Amino acid sequence: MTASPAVDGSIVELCAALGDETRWQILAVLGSRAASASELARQLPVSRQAIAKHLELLAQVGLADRERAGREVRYRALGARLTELADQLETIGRGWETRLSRLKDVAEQLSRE
Amino acid sequence: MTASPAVDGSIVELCAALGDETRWQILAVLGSRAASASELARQLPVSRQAIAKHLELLAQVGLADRERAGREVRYRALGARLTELADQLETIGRGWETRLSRLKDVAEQLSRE
DNA sequence: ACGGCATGCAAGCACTGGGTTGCAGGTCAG
DNA sequence: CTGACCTGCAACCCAGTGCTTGCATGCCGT
Repeated sequence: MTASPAVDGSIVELCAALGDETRWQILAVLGSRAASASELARQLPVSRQAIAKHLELLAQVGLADRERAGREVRYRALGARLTELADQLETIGRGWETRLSRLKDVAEQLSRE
Repeated sequence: MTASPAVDGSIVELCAALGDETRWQILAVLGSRAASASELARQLPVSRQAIAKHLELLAQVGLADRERAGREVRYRALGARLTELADQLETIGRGWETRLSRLKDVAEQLSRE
């Protein structure tokens, strides 16, 4: 059991990484096929360097992984990391709901007596 | 082909909202009990106004809801919105995995023949 | 009515982060 | 070797935003 890290710092970082439009565009591409920074730069409306920074960040938080192929570096989106995050968020969300419903129960009890 | 909303703009906003440490601290409190901005300001190391802005944002993206109680406004964390997001992320994550594994299958097929 | 506490509205400030351009260094094909 | 292409590093710009302080306003209890 997760002791109760409640809000592991990595969740924040991960969410922050996913809180950018451009990065989602990149991930949308990397989700269907691996691609290099230059390759992505051709399809997206931002410079290669900007994309390189995004890829660096995505790799750091585990949403993508790099792989050298000679002179180029290809990236792929990692679904595992995303589903992992999804699990954590769902757990937390359910936690909020149960606690609140419990409060509601208490309120009902009080008003019933 | 974009039939799948894939990346609904709200996902980005939601993730961006969750990409801030302070907002998680706020949500951590609101997940267990409703509280007002002033109340939160006493427990957290930031000013009331800063918290008020965060609450405003959280309410906008649906992660919290406001409720007037006379002179004060109390907020609660909404788990529903979070689990909803979790579902979407999991779906997307699985999508990436299946596509990539399919590519791997193709690669195996090719190398086998 | 009045003092205290809560919210709301600004104005302002410093920092972060997404973006760009420019240049140097590798690597592959001809 | 040479040219074309890709990557990596660095400096820089600029808008967004997280926080603050200050003041005006509004509700509650005594």
